[in-house]
Amino acid sequence: MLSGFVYGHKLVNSSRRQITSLLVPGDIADLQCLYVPKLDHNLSALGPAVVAFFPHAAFRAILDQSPQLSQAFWRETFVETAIAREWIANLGRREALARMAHVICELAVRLRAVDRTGSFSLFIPWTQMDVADVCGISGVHANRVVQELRRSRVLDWDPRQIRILDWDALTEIADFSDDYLQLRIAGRDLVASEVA
Amino acid sequence: MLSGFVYGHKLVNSSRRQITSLLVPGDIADLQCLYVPKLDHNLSALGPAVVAFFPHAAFRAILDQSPQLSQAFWRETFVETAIAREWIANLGRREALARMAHVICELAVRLRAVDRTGSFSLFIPWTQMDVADVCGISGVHANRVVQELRRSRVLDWDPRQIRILDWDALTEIADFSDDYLQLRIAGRDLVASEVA
DNA sequence: CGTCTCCTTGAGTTAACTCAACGTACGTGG
DNA sequence: CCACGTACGTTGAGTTAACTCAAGGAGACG
Repeated sequence: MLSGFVYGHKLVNSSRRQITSLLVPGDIADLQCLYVPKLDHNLSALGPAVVAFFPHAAFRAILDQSPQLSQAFWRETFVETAIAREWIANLGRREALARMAHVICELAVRLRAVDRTGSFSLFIPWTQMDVADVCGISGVHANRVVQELRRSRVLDWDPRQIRILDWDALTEIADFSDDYLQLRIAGRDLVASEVA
Repeated sequence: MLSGFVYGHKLVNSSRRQITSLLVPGDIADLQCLYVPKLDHNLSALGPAVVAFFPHAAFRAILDQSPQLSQAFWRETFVETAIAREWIANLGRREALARMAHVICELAVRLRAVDRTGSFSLFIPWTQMDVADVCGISGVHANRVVQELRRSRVLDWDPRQIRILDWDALTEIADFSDDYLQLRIAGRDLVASEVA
């Protein structure tokens, strides 16, 4: 992923959509297709996105010859799994408001880790229906939750731009901790300076 | 994992538990700890379990020298992630009855793939509270769902033993397909014969 | 015999859902 | 330029799935 946003999703009962992952610039989409034959989810872009493709054969050849590279990509898979686990906890044990707040927190931190801007604004070309399918709630309810977040002055939510007004309150609502994102590498902390 | 059951779980709001993964014999627990410093979830056993431990240094050395082995274990991680994705869809877009049925289906298929017995009985030393924390529902509601499954003659659920009486009905309720488990390797189908 | 854990049941409450309608912005073709 | 369709956001009203609280029953065990 070079720019833009991609999401993974599944259809349940051949009608209800659940978004299972969000990819931000810097992420690697669908590594598993190198070694696992069957696709188990669909990938789509949220608005315009720039994506680089790698030929599988060449990629496999490189990985076979470099344990270091394999390890690096394997690590990428571990982070993906850790995020999935957090989403499971999010969907299973938080109510809608906390759930949505948690998604925003995660995206903010992941984007800050890439941008290094320290900004509290997110430009994501998603609709409230997309957000609903991330959070496992209905579109109507997603709208009400967005309004609740606006009303409590935690954030602004113009159609496509989210401006976080009160990071502490947001993480409080979301019960958010960025531990699972594994952003601290080799003793250095990739995000603390921006978040602080 | 040699025998028994282990589950991964997270605490949300430092009180509510969500189980994020179930490990059956043959699975490999916590591969990520080889390369990722921070633990993001807890592992506990459901009743007695026999687990083999590997020294990290030796393991890493082996993986560095064998791309084939690395690949095999990496593949294990992919399956783990695919299962996590399915759980996300399960928690986000199915109601409690379907959710629990889906968990049963998954466990049945995974255990059949290991046992090769083709049996429709599962002996799992979990309480209804554990099941509730897998499904993201309350203990009381889990009990009512279990009773509903019993009443509709889809399965028997003695405290620790589940006997599936009507596999087709169960998969129908659960909207279950085993595709995501990636059990078909190199053209051979590991489970179809048992399921059929 | 008491205690503990687990299962079960009832009653009242709440979060989230569905259905339906309406406003607004945007693009497109007449 | 205007009429129209479409996609998205918003709101209200009624419904339902799931929750919490509370209590009681069954079995295991020291």
